[in-house]
Amino acid sequence: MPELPEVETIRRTLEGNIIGKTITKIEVLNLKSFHGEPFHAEGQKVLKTFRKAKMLGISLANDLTLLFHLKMSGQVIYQGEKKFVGGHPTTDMLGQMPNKSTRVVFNFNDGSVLFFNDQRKFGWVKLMNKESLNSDRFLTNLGPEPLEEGFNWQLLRDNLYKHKKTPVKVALLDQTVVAGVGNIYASEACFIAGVDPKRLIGELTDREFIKLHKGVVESLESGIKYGGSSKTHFVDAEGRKGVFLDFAYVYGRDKSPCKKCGTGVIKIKLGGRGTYYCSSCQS
DNA sequence: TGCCCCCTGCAG
DNA sequence: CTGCAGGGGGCA
Repeated sequence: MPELPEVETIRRTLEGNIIGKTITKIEVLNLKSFHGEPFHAEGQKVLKTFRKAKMLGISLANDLTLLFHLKMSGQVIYQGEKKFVGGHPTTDMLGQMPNKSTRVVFNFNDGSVLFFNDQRKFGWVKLMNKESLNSDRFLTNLGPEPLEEGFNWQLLRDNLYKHKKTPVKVALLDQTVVAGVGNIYASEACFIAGVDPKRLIGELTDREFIKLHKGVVESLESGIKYGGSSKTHFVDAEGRKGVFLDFAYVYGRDKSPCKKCGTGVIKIKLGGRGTYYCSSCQS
């Protein structure tokens, strides 16, 4: 489900709710959803939260980190004890928790609870120490954070060049090229750049890489601004849906008119994934 | 680089 | 019923 903007939205709505609280008990409802020994995190205070690519991290006082990857259908939902009395938005919108999709439950010392839900069971929570954070191959090979200093068009171009014969939209999904871009924002970035998603990296000009860089940054920033994309599962840590898809140029808009020129948006398959674009605005 | 796979559920 | 879904690992 979540790409960079969705995970960042979760992080922002979660942090203030759990910082300084102590994890009293972790209940693992689905074994494959939690890697590590829960008791190493129990009794530990939450120091901070962070996001890396599409992952959410919760740093604990004993130097361990709870690292979440939500994959396609993961949710991280906080339910505060006080708000629960008299109706909590989470409960109102999502029904009683835990539910059928709840895989891990984190209980805090003040009676509040954090649920890790994941319908498809692709996601995971890993209890990592410093060493494992610095040796995990996926983590150490991630590309640059697109919303941080240092991400410029030349870097994007140079990283994309390892996929010269790959369609640009497919190449953008490689997390070692740029971290955090997923299927929704890859289509959006190509639209903003005016580049046909089928174009091969090797044929793009510098002028197009400049526009592509702009597309990546703008689409992700817009995603955060609108609280993420709630096509099916996504909600923030307090149970609210995001409205980015109402503002998306092409994703999910096949057969609807292009917001810029009115031409019908087209849906094709690239690298096995649904891909949306405007054949008039993108070439 | 291009499948197939990990799962569950929903739309067509 | 088949196909499809915000991801990514493993295999040739």
